[in-house]
Order: sequence, then C-alpha cells, then structure tokens
Amino acid sequence: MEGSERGEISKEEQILNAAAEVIVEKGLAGTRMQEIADRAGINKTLLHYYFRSKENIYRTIVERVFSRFFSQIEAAMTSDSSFPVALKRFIDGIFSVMAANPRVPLFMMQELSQGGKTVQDILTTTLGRNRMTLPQRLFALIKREQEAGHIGPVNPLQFMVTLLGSCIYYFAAEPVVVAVIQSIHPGIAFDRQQFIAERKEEIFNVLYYGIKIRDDANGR
Amino acid sequence: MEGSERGEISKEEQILNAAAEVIVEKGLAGTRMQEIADRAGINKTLLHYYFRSKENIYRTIVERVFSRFFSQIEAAMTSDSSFPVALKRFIDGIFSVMAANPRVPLFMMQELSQGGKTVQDILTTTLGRNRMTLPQRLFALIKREQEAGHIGPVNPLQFMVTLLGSCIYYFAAEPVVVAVIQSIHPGIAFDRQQFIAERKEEIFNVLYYGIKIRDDANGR
DNA sequence: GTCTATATCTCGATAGAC
DNA sequence: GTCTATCGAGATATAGAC
Repeated sequence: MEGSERGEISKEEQILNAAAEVIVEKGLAGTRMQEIADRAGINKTLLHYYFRSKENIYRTIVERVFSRFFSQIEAAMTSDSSFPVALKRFIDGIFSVMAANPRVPLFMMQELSQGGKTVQDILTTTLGRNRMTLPQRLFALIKREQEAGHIGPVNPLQFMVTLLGSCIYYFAAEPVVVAVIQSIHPGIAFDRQQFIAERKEEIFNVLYYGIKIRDDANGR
Repeated sequence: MEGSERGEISKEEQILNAAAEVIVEKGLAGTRMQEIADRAGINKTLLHYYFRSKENIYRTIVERVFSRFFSQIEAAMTSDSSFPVALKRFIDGIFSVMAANPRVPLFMMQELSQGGKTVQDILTTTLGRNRMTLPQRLFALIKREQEAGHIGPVNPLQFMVTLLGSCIYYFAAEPVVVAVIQSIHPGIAFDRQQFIAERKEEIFNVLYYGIKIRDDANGR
C-alpha cells in the first residue's frame, strides 16, 4: 500500500504544504530546504527522496498555487444576477480569497516578473485549463448592462484591471498603507477589520457610482 | 582629494547604481555580489572595500529606492488646480514614475511583506522625512471639492488606495494581465503603448465619473 | 585603491547503514 | 522509507602583494 490511509495526510502532502508556505513567503532564492523540512516536521533527506530537487518542488508549488488561486477567483464570479449584485458579490469573493491567501498575489507577480519560461508556461497552461471564464463572464455581464443602457462604454478588460487592482493592491501593499496612515494619525491604532470593511464599500461605490454626485433625483 | 572630480561619477555611485538594478530585480537572496561587480564593471573585492558587506549595500539601496520613489510620487501631486485637472495630472505623473521604475513597487511590497524591523524602520523614517504631504494635499483637495458640492462623501485614504491600486497594479501584474488578454484574444499582438494610454483614460473616467450613466443632461 | 588567491561558510544533493 | 554523515558547488568575505 502506498501510504495515505483514508483521512490521513500523505507525506507528499505534508511536504508540499510546508513548501508552499515557505516558497510563497520567501521566493525560490530565499527558500531553504532545511526550513521546509522543519515546518513539515520531517528529515531534510526525505525532500530529495520524494521530490528529486528543490527546483522540482518549486515547479509543483507554482503550478498548485497558481491553479488554486485562479479557480478560487473564478468561483467568486456569478453572472446570473443584476450587475450591482454580481459586482458586490465579486468584490466580497475577492476579499475572501485575499484574506485566505494574502501573500499569493505578490508571489505571483514576483515570480512572473523575473521568472523565465517555466513560470510563464505554467501560467498559460493554467489559464488554458481554466478556460478563463472570468473575463468572458464579466464581458457578457457588462455588455448586457450596456445594451440595457445602465452603464456607459467601458472596456471590460480595463474595468477588470481596475477592479482587481483596487481589491488586490491593498493586501499586497498593506505595510505601506498602514505606515502611511500611521504617519498621518500618529498614536491612533489602525483598525484593520474596519478598514477592510470600509474598503469593500468604497470600491463598490467608486466603481459603480463614481465619486461625482449625480444631479438627478435618484442620485447617490 | 577624495575622488569625484566635477561631473564624473564616483565609484561608490557606480556600485550603488549597479546594485540597485540587481537588488530591485532579484531581491536580497537572489542577488550575487559578482553580478553587481560585473554590471558596475569593477572587481568584486571593491564592493567589500567601499561597503563592508552585502547586507550593508542592501540597506543603502533600500533607503535610496524608497526615498526616491516617494519623492517622485509626491512631485506628481499638485493641488493648485481644479479637482479633475489635478486628478488627471496626478494619474499622468504616477504613470511616468511607473514607466521609469516599473519594478520598484513590487520590490517595496516584497521587502515590506517579509522584511523585519530594518525595512519597516527605513520606511517610517522616509515617510517622516518627506512629511508625507501627498495624502494631506489629496485630503485638502477632496474636502474643498466636497464642500463645493461637486463630489460625494469619500474617505480620502480609501480613495488614495483605490487610485494608487488602479495605477500601480497594472505595472506590477503586467505579465499576468498580458497572459490573460492573450488567452482571450489568441494570435492578436498586445499593444502595450495603447493599453497604457487607454488605461489612464479608464482610471480617470471610472474614478471621476463612475461607470454609471448619469441621467441628467450634462451626463458623461 | 586595486588585484589575485584563498579562507570560510552555507546549502543542495547523495552515499550508505538500518 | 528514514536517518546520519558527508561531498561538492558556489557564495561572501578577507589576506596580502602591488
């Protein structure tokens, strides 16, 4: 029997879970095999027994992290409701994904900005497998709403970048944001929970209504 | 005479310039002293002669990069014009800074997300020295415009995060964005220049007007 | 100040006993 | 499958001649 009695976590899994933590946090160059072994609670040699090399573990982790992250984002998108409701749900979904994987976007950006062909290939493969329904759904949603005359002419791709940027940026840049806030209001403790809740509201309001006051009766 | 005849670049400068390139691109762990020496066109030993250690070079670079980046962003903010004009100029300014330092935001985020006290200290010192006029100016600008009844109630800090996120995210995540776009329109070449130009428009429109069509006469 | 040579150390990987 | 011991590459850092 090759390990994995029902319900238990196989040793491979233990290693990969530990490896994901370390690699996502420190990147390939900053990762030590010893640290993976320590976090997995096993002997360092076993890393080489199960996977052949560090590079191998790295590739496995990149694939897994990219793939899971995209499908989680995908899952947050439902196009079968009105635009504002779908948008609100999507923002909520992104924030849940971010809260669960705060370091992943940064890791992805980092690896892709310096990574060679390997990482690029993994990305395109992942995107191909997931068929990337997200932009298509968003596209359809926006198109429908535009034809109904509810929203103006927007390039869906640009809108998606704005939306994702507004959501993701905070988590990636959190230390900077917090430092800036505290340099403005020194001494006042930063309430993370509240800021994030406010953030969701803000994104919805700015992206849906815009910040300009509407002059008509049913304005914001 | 301690080097630096007028107009020439001192050896320290040469080293730091080369070091900034490598470190911003590859991070501390990924940086090799040999590569810095090669790019500076000098012998490796001299790195240790001028700066004592790699760690030392790193700290110097972090300070310099943070400080310069913040003051460049600051410089893009002028509050002595109407809100839409100031906003448009600010977006333009950010994009110029990004085009000149495409990797810096990612580097900053990365270092701060894993960096210990050292990096945090450098950040707060830098913010303290620059007095962080940016948020204050933005705050004043928004307040003035709100009192004039032109824009709705917005938390300036949240708005700033949304604005910076919308601008910076694209540059940090460019490979992802491009990959997604090409998975949607396979075969069509991606026109970077045009996408960026469009991006500036989009950010201004979404953040100022919002995407919802205004029902009154002078609507978008 | 600058170079060559080398010491020292860290880390990925393997050999071999059990 | 798992562990101890160790090799060997490659990196930082230093010694010492010039």
